[in-house]
Amino acid sequence: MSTAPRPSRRNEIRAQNETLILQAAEKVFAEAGFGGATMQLIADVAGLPKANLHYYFATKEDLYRRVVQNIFEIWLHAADVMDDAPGPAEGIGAYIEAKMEISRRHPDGSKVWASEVMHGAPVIQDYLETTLRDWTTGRAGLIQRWIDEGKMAQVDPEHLLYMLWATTQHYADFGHQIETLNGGKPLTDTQWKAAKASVKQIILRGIGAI
Amino acid sequence: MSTAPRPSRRNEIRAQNETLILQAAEKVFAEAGFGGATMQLIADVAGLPKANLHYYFATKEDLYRRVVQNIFEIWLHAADVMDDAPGPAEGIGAYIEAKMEISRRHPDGSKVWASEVMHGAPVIQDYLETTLRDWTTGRAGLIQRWIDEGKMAQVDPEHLLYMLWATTQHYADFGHQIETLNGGKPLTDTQWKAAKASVKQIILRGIGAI
DNA sequence: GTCTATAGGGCGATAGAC
DNA sequence: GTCTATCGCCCTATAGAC
Repeated sequence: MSTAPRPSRRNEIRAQNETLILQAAEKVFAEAGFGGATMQLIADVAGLPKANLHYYFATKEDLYRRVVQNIFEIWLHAADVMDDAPGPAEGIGAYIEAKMEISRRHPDGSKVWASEVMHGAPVIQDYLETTLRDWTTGRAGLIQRWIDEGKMAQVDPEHLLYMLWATTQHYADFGHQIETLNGGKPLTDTQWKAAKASVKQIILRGIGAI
Repeated sequence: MSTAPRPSRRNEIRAQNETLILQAAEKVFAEAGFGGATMQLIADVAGLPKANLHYYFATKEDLYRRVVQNIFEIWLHAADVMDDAPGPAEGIGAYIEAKMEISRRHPDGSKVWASEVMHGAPVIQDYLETTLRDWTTGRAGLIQRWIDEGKMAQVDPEHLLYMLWATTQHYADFGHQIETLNGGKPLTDTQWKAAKASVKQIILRGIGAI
């Protein structure tokens, strides 16, 4: 019986520290951008010595890539609610609801993604060309079927998707601006409810789904 | 008669070089973010020695602030078209048209603004609290009057403004993503026309203005 | 697996000749 | 007003003791 950690224990430590570092990194990358973020600050937020970060993630870019992938995965699965819906009112309504909730719960991830795309997607370009393109084609097809079935007005499915992304992510990416215009205070539960209702009302009405 | 430049000539040189530097800076800040941008790269893009930048703009932050102010001014004036309109169909339609055109013509400025706000507006917070807040209150009031006059559906004016900003600026800030989904090619004239039409159709219908 | 110390490189900013 | 050379700082990344 060795006193050294068995592999499973070692893996637990690794998983725990990785999660801790990833959470700190998401926050720091969101607040300072890739170039403005420093490994020292991420280490401080995570409560670890800087050298430990390089033990778990070889380079700053590796760490950054993992943060970007995380939010991407979350968004991809948010669209599952559309697939089983009987029509656009339920499907797109639920998708808006899900995306708004993610903007509320993961604003930092959304900001890191926005920053990455704005700078030309130097790190996740391959995801845009494969996973995101397939995802978009599939969901545009679903919307087109709803149009063909007369369940909503004739709109361009891709531009509708852009509008859904833009409007929902705005509450995360421009959350600071919204907070400032709200008297410097974050939106309350009631205000978030009103925001979701406004977005759903205008878009669902705009596409003739209600 | 001195051979040295007279004050007016000197001012011309200053104005020319400032414009040259500001254009280069907008491009570099948009592509790399504030932290990722370097004075050396901005100088290279402008075709000037790095030291000259510091002659015209004392610090990197001074230069950055001017770039952010530029796009802000452009956006503020884009809303003039709303004020003289007889109703929401014309007013908000024209505002969407103007904002979409700015996204097309000044995508870099839009990205720099987005980045600044995402990082908590460290440099232009005072503008958000004064100029933007007043602007927003005024336009929300105009929209509320249209609602009271029965010219459009009852929607929350502020959330409508957020949707207008989000949707139009998305075509600049996420232009790279849109281009990738468009087969790696920028939107053509025809595609931009379709984008504008889609946005106007869904929003104007969504607020009951058409 | 953890941490201190430091190497090595690039940055913003400036001095000073022209 | 322009430009070269350089200073001083802070960054990422790593070596090596524990």
